Amino acid sequence: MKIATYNVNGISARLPVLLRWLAETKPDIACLQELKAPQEKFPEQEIRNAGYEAIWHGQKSWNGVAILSRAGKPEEVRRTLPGDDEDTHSRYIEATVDGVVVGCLYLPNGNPAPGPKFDYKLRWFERLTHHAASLLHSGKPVILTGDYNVMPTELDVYKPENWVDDALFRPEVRSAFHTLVAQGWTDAIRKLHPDEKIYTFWDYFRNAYGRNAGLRIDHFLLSPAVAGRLHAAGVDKDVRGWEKSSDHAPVWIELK
DNA sequence: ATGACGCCATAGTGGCGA
Repeated sequence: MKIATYNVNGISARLPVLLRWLAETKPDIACLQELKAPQEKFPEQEIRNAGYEAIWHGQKSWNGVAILSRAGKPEEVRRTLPGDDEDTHSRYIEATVDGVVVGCLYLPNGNPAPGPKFDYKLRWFERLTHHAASLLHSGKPVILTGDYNVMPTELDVYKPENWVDDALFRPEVRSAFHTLVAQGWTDAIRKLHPDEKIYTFWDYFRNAYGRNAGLRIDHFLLSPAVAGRLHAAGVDKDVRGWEKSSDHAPVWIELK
């Protein structure tokens, strides 16, 4: 079973690239972030024609997450992260697919830091960590994947010294990620590729992709029941070089 | 510091997000 995550940065603008990527790589499950479209503007028919059933949580202008599946419609568990009824951002959706619980998330960017947006990021991280603990406690096979907006270590940044004060790399955020993983999750990419420079995002600015000035911020966290089935993991880096690409590349894992 | 995108408002550019 192949599961992928892709921050599309606008599903309307990205639809041709998204459909081509789905056709070429055929993930069984695809988690999407940054739809940047209201609920009714999700291209359900085009996705269906591509062979996928989907659930999604849209929002006008910003955020928005979706789970696509080729093996029957994802069975929705929740479409908000618990812990704050006032939170209006569409940043989390969770479903059961093929016996696996899949949480698709778009963690806040948090810039500028410090400030209210950074505070929101840290609060969101705490809520995620709390929810993740209950998922682990369930003993079910769980995959938490998406855009975490965190580079976990210096290996995950093309030039770490430039990023130490950024909301994606500040000590509080790296610490929050570490605390989450330490609950018992497996960072799939790092499990299989512990020493490689692997990036999932390249800025649109200054030819970042051409210079490989990238960041690893899209992650797969696997519960113990899934981690034992991990067979392969990688990044569809070439997709980032396509015309009208997102600033992220798709990331994927294969389970036995 | 700059900048590239996609989004929206009320438009024919500018602001925001990241």
